[in-house]
Amino acid sequence: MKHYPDPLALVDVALFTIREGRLALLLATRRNRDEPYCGALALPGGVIHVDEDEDAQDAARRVVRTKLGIDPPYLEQLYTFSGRLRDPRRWSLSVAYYSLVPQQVLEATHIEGLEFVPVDALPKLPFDHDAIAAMAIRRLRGKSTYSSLLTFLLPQAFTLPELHAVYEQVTGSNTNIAAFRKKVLDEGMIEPTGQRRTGGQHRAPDLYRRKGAGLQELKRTI
Amino acid sequence: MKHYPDPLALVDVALFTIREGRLALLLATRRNRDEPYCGALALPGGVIHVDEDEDAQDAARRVVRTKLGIDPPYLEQLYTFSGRLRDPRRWSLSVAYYSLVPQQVLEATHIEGLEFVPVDALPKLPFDHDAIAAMAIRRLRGKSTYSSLLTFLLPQAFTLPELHAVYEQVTGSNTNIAAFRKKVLDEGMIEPTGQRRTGGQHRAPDLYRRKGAGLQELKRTI
DNA sequence: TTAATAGTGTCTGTGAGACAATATCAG
DNA sequence: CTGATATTGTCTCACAGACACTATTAA
Repeated sequence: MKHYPDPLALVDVALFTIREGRLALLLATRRNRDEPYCGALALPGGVIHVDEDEDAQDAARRVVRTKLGIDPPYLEQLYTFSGRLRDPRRWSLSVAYYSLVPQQVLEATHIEGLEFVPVDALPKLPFDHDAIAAMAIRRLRGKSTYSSLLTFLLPQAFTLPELHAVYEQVTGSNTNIAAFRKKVLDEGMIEPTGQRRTGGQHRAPDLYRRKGAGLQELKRTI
Repeated sequence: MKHYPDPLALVDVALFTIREGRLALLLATRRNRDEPYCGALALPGGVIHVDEDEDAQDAARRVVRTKLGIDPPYLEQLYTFSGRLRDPRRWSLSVAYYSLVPQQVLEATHIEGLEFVPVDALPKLPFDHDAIAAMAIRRLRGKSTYSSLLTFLLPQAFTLPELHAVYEQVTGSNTNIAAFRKKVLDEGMIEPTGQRRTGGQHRAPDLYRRKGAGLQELKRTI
C-alpha cells in the first residue's frame, strides 16, 4: 500500500459588497513573508486549521472573521480549485467560498491592507484567483434571478427601488422596475415590514425584509 | 508561524447510468483491509495521488478508469465535503464528482464488487456518502430541465421518445411528450442526424445527437 | 402647485403544457 | 387495413417585460 504525500488544503473567499453603488470584491494585501505573492492583492484565504476548524466552511468563516471582524451573513461554497501548479509551494487544493455582506455592516471597517475593488476593475490576481473571482461573479449573477440572494447585500429592511438598483448593478441588465417589482413580490421571497422610509424628498417607499432567515430559491436546484 | 497538519484529501464519484430503465448509481465494495468500512458498499473514491493526478478532476477520472476501465463521458465537480469527523482516520476533505455514463458503454462491464443500484433503493452508505448521493441526485434532477445533461445517459444517436423516457425517469415527472419535444428542440441543444431508427414494429423514429461535444446550458448559470 | 420618485393596472409576446390530428411502420 | 407508435399543429395558461397611469412626498 503506497503512501502519498498530502496536498496543501486551503480556503479562499470572494466577498462581495456594494461600494458607492457598484458591486465590489474584497481584496487583501498578502502579509506573511513566508508565503508566496507577499505584498500582492489577492482574495483573502489561508490554510485550513484542523485543530480549530470543524470543516472547510468553518475555515472560510474564520478567514472573514479574522479579516473584517464580522461573521459573514451569507457564505456559500463555490467550487474547489486544485492542481499541481496553482500554488508554488506544492500540489494544492483550495475550497473557494463566496460571501455577501451589506455595505452598512462594513461602514466603519477601514482596515489597513484591505480594499474593496469594483468587479469590473479588478487587477490581475495571483494564483488562480482570477478564475475564482470570475466564477464567483458568474454564480452571483446567475443566482440573482431566481433567489433571494441579493437581499444579503442590503440591510435587513430595504426598499424595492434599492433592491432593483442592486439587481441592475449585479446583472448589468436594465429592466423596468414595475416588472421587477411584480416578479419579486409574487415569487414570495420578500415581504413588507409594514413600515415606510420617511425623510426622503419624495414619496416614502415601502420597506421590505427577506422572508425566512436563509436563502430562498425557486425550483431549479442546480 | 504555526504549522498545521494537512487534512486527508480524497475524491468520491457518484456515477449514474440507466439500468433496466431506472436511474442507478454505481456502488463499489470497499476492498483494502487498511481502510475504514472495508467490505461495505460505498461510492467509489480514494485519496488524491499527487504524483499522478494533475488536479482533483483528474483524480476522479482515474478512480472511474480504475473501477470501470473507461473514461467517463461526463464528469463534473459536485461539492466538497469536509470535516473533522466524516472520516474515522482524521480531518478529511473529499471533492465529490458526479458522472454520467450510457448503459451501452457498461454493457459488458460486470466487474466483481461493483453494483448498479437504483437511486430510489440505495442502502445506507458509509461516511457522508448518503449526503453526497443525495446532492448528486438533486443536481442531476435540477440540471435536467435546462441543459443537455441527460443526453450523456444515452448513446451518441438517440430518439426523442428515449430522451423523454430518461427525462421522466430522472425527474420523476410525467409530462407529455409533445410538449417535451417542442421544448427540447427549440432550446437547440440537440439536432437531427438525418437518420431514423428502422426495424421497430411501428413508425421509425428520427434520430438525434447532442449539439457540440460538451454540455449545453440555458442562460441560468448556477 | 410642482418636480421627482413610488406604486398599480393593462397589454403583449414567449414558452410550456394539454390535447387533437396526422404520419408511418409491421403484419 | 389495423394497431401501435412517432410527429406535427392548435389552444390555453402563466409569467416576464414594456408602458401608461395614479399616488405620495418635500419644497
